[in-house]
Amino acid sequence: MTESLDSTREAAWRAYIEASQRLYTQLEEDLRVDSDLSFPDYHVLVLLSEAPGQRLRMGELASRLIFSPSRLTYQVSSMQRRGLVSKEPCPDDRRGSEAVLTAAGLLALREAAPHHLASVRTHLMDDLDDAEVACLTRVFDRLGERLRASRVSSTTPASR
Amino acid sequence: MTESLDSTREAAWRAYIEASQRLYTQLEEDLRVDSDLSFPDYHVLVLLSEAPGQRLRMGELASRLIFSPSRLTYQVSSMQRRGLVSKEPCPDDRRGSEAVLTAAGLLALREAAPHHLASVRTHLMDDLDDAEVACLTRVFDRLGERLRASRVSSTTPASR
DNA sequence: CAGGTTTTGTTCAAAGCTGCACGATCCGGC
DNA sequence: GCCGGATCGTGCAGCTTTGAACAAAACCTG
Repeated sequence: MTESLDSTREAAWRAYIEASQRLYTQLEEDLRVDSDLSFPDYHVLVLLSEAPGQRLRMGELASRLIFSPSRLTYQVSSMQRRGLVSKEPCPDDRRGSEAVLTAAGLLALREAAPHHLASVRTHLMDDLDDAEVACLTRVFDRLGERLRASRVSSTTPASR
Repeated sequence: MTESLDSTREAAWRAYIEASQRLYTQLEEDLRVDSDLSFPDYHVLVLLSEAPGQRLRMGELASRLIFSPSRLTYQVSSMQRRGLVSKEPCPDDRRGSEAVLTAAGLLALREAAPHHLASVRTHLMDDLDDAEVACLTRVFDRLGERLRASRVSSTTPASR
């Protein structure tokens, strides 16, 4: 039976899936310990802080976060309750609304970022040499690009 | 401000976090489409199928899955309802119980595995050359090992 | 510009998950 | 043996996530 995946690739797959799970868990725990933010919270803050006007349309934000629309609605309302973001109607499309970073949100991000980045360094990056970093970048850039493309084309029934 | 993470490492981190998120989403969707199993379901089946007697103590299973105890309880009951596993009291420790793979569970795994592995291949592995596979294995093996160690030592207050 | 179609975001119910408190058992010293 | 503390798994309340259904606005086409 062609069960795919030769043994070296299977080993790679297993190592990857376990370690990435653990890494995610660890980073989220670190984040929560020293910032009262969840990983999604943090990610939203980063994206908004980098956006022009520190605001993004819900849809745009959702697709960058890889969140379902309903999940984003929930996420943003939750952050809104805590004062990290606010929501404003979109001027040029009355259906839409945009999430806007508040001063408190920016502050929370500024406080959290150093700890979070340190956490990424100590758990992951410090242990990698430059060649490994380059390899990861190459591999995951390609992967991301490919997955982004395949999802779009499956949503858009233009291909058939 | 020493915000850690030089720019090449930051790029690596961003590529990694986005692509791994997308990959996970895609694999889970594929799995659900052609097997009616979630990723956790599948993982449980794999671990049980490889265990001696196709059974594992709840705690052992939880730690391999990186699940909280209560999550595992929930997960296993759900799979039990669907007939994929059963639960038996542990012979030599009356507190414990073990999850046991059922015939239906094994069958479900046998049916799902080829599709899932194909999915892993097409989305990830087929695009990697041998050097990249070797690099991933090395990196994530080390990472997993390190994280496994750090979690144990933080649980065990022996270090201080 | 009327009609149908698409896009945008929300809502709701059901399922999943977390953290904590708990009952049961086991283990170590006395 | 017996008490105190550790370990094992479950139960529960509350939060998060999903998927489908939906209302509102925009778009498109004749």
